[in-house]
Parts: sequence; structure tokens; C-alpha cells
Amino acid sequence: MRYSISHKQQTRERLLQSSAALAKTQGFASVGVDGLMKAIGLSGGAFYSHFSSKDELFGSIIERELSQSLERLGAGDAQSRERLDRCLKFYLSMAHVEHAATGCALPSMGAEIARSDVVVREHAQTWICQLHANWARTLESDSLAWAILSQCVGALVVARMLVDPQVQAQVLSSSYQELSRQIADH
Amino acid sequence: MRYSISHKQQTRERLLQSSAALAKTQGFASVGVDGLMKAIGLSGGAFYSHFSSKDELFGSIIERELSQSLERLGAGDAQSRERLDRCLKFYLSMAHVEHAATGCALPSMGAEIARSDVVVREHAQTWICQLHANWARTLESDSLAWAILSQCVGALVVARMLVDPQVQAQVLSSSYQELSRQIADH
DNA sequence: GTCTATACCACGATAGAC
DNA sequence: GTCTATCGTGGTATAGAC
Repeated sequence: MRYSISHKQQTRERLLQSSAALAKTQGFASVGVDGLMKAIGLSGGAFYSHFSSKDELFGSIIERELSQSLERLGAGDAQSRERLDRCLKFYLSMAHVEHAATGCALPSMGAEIARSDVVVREHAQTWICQLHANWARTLESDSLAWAILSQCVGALVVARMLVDPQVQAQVLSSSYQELSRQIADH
Repeated sequence: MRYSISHKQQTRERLLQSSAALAKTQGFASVGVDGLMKAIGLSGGAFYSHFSSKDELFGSIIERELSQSLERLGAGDAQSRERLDRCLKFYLSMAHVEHAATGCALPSMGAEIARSDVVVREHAQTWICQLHANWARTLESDSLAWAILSQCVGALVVARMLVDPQVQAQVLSSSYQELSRQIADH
């Protein structure tokens, strides 16, 4: 063969990474196969050597994104409240609002995941429940863990819709402030 | 003229209503002009007698949806905490999760609004800030009002991604429970 | 105002050369 | 594995008859 064994894996990884970033910023439905491939310097036709369809790529992107987020937000069996606090601080930051390409996939692609087929949503559910379980163990509260997760995702969705950075920052700081109080009061 | 004066207004209203429902369920980008018109029994060509472009329709949909949500969630100058509580109960209900077509536009179209042009987002910001102001007046807390808004939107985004109705219900009830506690403690 | 027909472009996906 | 070329479809938008 004219291409090394690892070449395909590397190309596939580049494609996944680049496509995920494009999907999070422009929406997966709004970017075509040609655009996805051009972004990594390849032609559209080469796409089908890596994925049988655009939908299959979507599933792989979600899988990769969620496992990555889980690692960053709640990996391990026992995390300290200090680490959870650092996670919340970053999640609810202006940097996260402004850089959707490298951020969590839930606020940017949540609606698209909700509209996708059952297989993808089952994967998403597994991951979300795993993150919830980790946070619930740290916080010793199932309901507080769900509430935090919802509020984090919602704050980013709301903030990204706004134009004024000051109001955006207000949404973030308010959410963080109220979350901190809830965690402390618990 | 062969058509009455009010006919155009009525058709436009039907188009707005139907298109909003389709946009919330399938995503605005994923449904074509032909599909939007066929949904109200007209041909695709007739669309441009009502809107100059699909983007202009998007702006009108958002405007209409948000003012409608404001009416349902926080109209008037002074609302009781009881009414706010009823609003939260409905917003965080399984019916709302299941029927995106008639529900709030923020969880289903939030990401698309965030990606749209500045004019649309300025409009969205105006309405969101107005709703926030009403809730903040009722609750006597700016930050709590922002936190509630974020949590409501986030809970719906998260719940809609899941497949298991029991887990969906858990997300909703947890969010409602924690919100109630926050409001009571305030 | 609505229809049919159409221009024009972008999309997802495939075929065959290299 | 990647390229170019292409097929078929569906997208937005326009033109002209009624």
C-alpha cells in the first residue's frame, strides 16, 4: 500500500478534531462534507475512506466529544470539591462562551443531539449519567448534581445568544454565584 | 386585487406559526422553503410574497416566539411568586420536553440564535433582559433571576438529549426542587 | 397572491484513475 | 488513501402566467 498503516488513523483523528470544532461553531447540519475535508486540506471524495456517511461521522464526533468532556469535568472515582469548583469556574467563563470550537459540545450541539437518532442519544445518555454520578458522589446529592449540570449548559446557551459582553458576564457570574451558594448550603 | 387585504396577513401569520413549530422540532436550517410552504398547503414560490429571504423569516420567527414566551412567562409589571412558581412547574414539565413544537424557543433554537447575525441577537437580548428584569423584580434578586433562567433552558436541553423518560423526569424534578429551595431560602 | 417552471448552486455519495 | 469527475437530489431564489 502507498500509505502507512498509521496514516489513516492520523487522518481520521485530524478529521474528527477539525469537524467537531466546525460543528460546534457553525452547526453540524450547516457544514458540508466538502467543507469538512477542505478544512484538513483534503478533497471531499476522500471522506468516504474514513466514514461511510456523514451521519456516522456525527456519531463519532459526539462519542469523542463527550468522553473528552467527561475526562475534563468529572473523571476518576473521587474528586475533591476544590476540583469541581475549578471545573465550574472554567465552564462558566467568558473564554468558554467565546471559544465554542474548543468548548463543551452540550451547549453548542445539544439541540442537534436531541434531534438525532436513538443510538446517538443512548450514547449521550450514558455519558451524561456518568458525569452526573461522579458529581453526585462528590456533592452527596443526586438532585444538586442534575441541577448544576443543567445550569452550566443553560448558562452557556443563554450567554452565547446575547450580544453585550457585560450581560454575558452577568449571566455567568450569577450562575456561578448561585451554584456556589447551593453547594455551600448543602 | 383578487385577494382580500387581510388574506395576506392571515397567510403570513399561518406561515410564521407553522414555520416556528417546524424550526423548533427539526431545526431551522434543516427545513427548506418548500417544506415550510407545503406545511400550510402552499407552493414554495409563494413564500417570497411574504418574506424576501429565508433569513428574514428566521428573524420574524424569533421575534414572534420571544415576545410570546415573555407574555407567558413574565408579562406585566408585578407578578406574584405563585405565578412564577406555576411558570417554572410548566417549563420544567415532561409535556414541555416532549412537545418542542409548542414550547419555548430558547432550548430548541438557542444555538441557532447564537450563530445568527447581530440584528437577531440584539432582538433576542432585549427580550431576554426584559424577562430577566421581570423575574428579578419579583424575586428581588438579579443574580437569582439569571440563574433560574439559565437552569430552565439548560434542563430542557439536557432532558431532550436523553432517551429514558425516567432520567428525563429526574433532570426536571431535580432542577425544580433545587430552584424552589433557592427561592425559598432567599 | 399563488401557481408552475426554471436557473443556479450546494449537498451527499459514488466511480475510476493514480 | 486521495484525487477529479459525476450523478441525483434538494436547496434558495426568480420569472411569467393566472
